[in-house]
Amino acid sequence: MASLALAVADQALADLPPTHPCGTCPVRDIAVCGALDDASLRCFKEGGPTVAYDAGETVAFEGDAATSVYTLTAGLLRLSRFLPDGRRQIAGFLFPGDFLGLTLEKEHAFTVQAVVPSTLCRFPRPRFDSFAAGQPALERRLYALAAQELAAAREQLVLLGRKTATERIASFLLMLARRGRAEGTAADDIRIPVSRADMGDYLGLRIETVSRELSNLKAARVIQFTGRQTLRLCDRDRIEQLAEG
Amino acid sequence: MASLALAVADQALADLPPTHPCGTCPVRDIAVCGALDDASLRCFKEGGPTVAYDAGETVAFEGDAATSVYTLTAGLLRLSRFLPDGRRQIAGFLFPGDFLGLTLEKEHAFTVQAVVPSTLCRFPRPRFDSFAAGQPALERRLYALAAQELAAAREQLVLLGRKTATERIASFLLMLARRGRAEGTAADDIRIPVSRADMGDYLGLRIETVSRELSNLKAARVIQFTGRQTLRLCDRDRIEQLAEG
DNA sequence: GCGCTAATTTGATCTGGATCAATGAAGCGA
DNA sequence: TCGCTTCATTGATCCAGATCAAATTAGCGC
Repeated sequence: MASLALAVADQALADLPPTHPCGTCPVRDIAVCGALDDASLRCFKEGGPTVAYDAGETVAFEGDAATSVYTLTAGLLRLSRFLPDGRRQIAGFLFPGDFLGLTLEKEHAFTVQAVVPSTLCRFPRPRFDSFAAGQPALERRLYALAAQELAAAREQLVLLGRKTATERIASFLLMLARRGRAEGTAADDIRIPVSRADMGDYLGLRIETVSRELSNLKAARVIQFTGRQTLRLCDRDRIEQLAEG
Repeated sequence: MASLALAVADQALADLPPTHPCGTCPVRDIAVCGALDDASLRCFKEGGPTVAYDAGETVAFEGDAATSVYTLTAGLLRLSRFLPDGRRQIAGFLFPGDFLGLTLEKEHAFTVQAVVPSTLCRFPRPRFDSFAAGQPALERRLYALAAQELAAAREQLVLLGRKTATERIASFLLMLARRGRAEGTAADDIRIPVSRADMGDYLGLRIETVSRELSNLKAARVIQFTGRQTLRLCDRDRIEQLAEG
């Protein structure tokens, strides 16, 4: 399906006049917009401005009215929830091409923040909804995305509910490896795009535990650091074994 | 939105001939099928048999080909994942009216089992998909369901990743109270429809911890048991406070 | 390169919930 | 009604991961 969408999108991209706002969009082929043909896209995009956030800035607070939806065109976002005493759980990360707004609720259920400098393509929600209502392909794509996110969230439930610290770290590294591979990085070279604190709050662990577990994997020669945020999986089999207990 | 759907469905229900297989469906108004009018529904339902499972029986195993989708018409299902050493995480429960098959993947990601005797309305997936492709209202409903399930799963991520045992139990009781209220039970009377073991595997706790926490709440006069599976919330404010830390 | 600040790692200790082990209470078929 | 089995509760102990407390190491502006 991905390759089909890609082919269609490439075609559309080629047809766009250079002044079309989506003509140079880096995620044109993988975002929801990929479901639209040239003419529809032009109509869709009209009036949808691009917005930018620095690392750490907040795109939306939990409880804010969800007046817009977005496609992330560059950078990295995190969805987090804070408990009254400061505990934080990160429910997920959004990568370029991901869609922000897979909900029908009126308010944001999570705080959305930029992990690194990020740019988003914004659409006012009412406009988006009425436009989508006339575009079955877009609606289907939204459903597909929601189903995919649901599957990912349920995987994470297993991790948070039943896996040990070692298993969580191993699972996370494999997830990154999978994502990296999809983007064409060398198979076992991984970039951890977030801080240890974010990693901990995503995996339900404290920062010290994350650090210790990574050190353990290094000592066991299962991974090898090539930088603070980059590492190599030396023993893929072992990691896969560790991830499932 | 719910009340609108209800009104539409009631109308459709009244119009159905008594022999229509959906004419007496107890969840006609709340299930995905509610998105369809009488004629579409007749076409949709044709050939979709009803299947029944006893308590404990498995509807589908993790890894099985997902050849059908279902609407749960009566009973209660659980979605669970098993780790190699027997640890289990329950990712969610399905109540009557819920849809089983919110995924585009070829295989079931979770094992689906009946918690109590249950009946489901089955549709072969290829047939369902091609039918849905011509029914925008149905597709929209599927998206709405997926978005709703996604929100619920993310709430559960917060619970599993960052809440204490007490907070998990309190949150769970409130969830049941909310569901009960939606179904018209007295506001603070709750029925826990699952065993302590299921409760534990849903909340990421051991069965002993579940039992102890319930005993603590009872000792603190926050809840009051009216049966092994039924209880009353004596102090709603306190419980809400406990649920969030 | 220097000095500052923030991020990470490592060490020591503590504790919430797991585990191990009975005991008590329901349901249920004969 | 009696066993028998399953489920739930309660008690004693243990341990994985949290917490508290320094060291190290990176960045980064000047």
